[in-house]
Amino acid sequence: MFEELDPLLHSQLRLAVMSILISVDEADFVYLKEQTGATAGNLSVQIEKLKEAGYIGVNKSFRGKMPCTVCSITKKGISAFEAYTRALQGYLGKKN
Amino acid sequence: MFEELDPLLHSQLRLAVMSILISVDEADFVYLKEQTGATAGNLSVQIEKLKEAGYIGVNKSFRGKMPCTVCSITKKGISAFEAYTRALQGYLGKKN
DNA sequence: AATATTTGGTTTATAAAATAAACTAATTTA
DNA sequence: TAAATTAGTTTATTTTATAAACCAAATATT
Repeated sequence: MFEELDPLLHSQLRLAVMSILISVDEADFVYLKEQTGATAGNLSVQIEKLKEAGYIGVNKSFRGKMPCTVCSITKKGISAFEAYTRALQGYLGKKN
Repeated sequence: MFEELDPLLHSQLRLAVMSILISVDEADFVYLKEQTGATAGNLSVQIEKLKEAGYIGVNKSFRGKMPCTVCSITKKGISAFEAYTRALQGYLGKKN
């Protein structure tokens, strides 16, 4: 009845990041930080976890001379996100 | 854009408990344990937290001679649950 | 009748998470 | 040239979730 909620996605910040990345081709670190309101340290850690899970790809390069981290969601990430939202319905849809 | 998700509800087990209690007049400990698949210890702790937050009422009595803990959602709990589900939409509904 | 098991929990300990604080290294700006 | 900003990472701290250990009463077993 209550499906297991993927703990990697059941986290406010990681979910916000995935939510952005699913609607956009790619997004850089600064943009993600602005949109989520997270601190850089927290964001850095959570991006790393999503990357480790294979849910996002991370490309670190330089824009001019400043470092630039660009993230994009993977197929695996899309599936996971969709599964998560489906599973969540089981927790929210009781009332009707 | 990304509303804060009430940390008391953004927890798999507590959310499951609230999900049950919002659809039912009351539920006892054993029923909640069966439905959620939680261990007694975990459930006990999370019920206590929901009670402390004023999201549920907890009535401890005896059925015959065995202890019996009955839980029911409060108005505050209903509001919080509804606010939480609304906030979550902001995280899920991006794709379209 | 004594012992083991089950029921309905609570308390305590542990492992995992989220988060912020401190730091780095390069770059502007004053 | 010193101070502040940018774009991060690493490390430390606080919270959390969760399970393990425990307790008291009831029921079943030998």
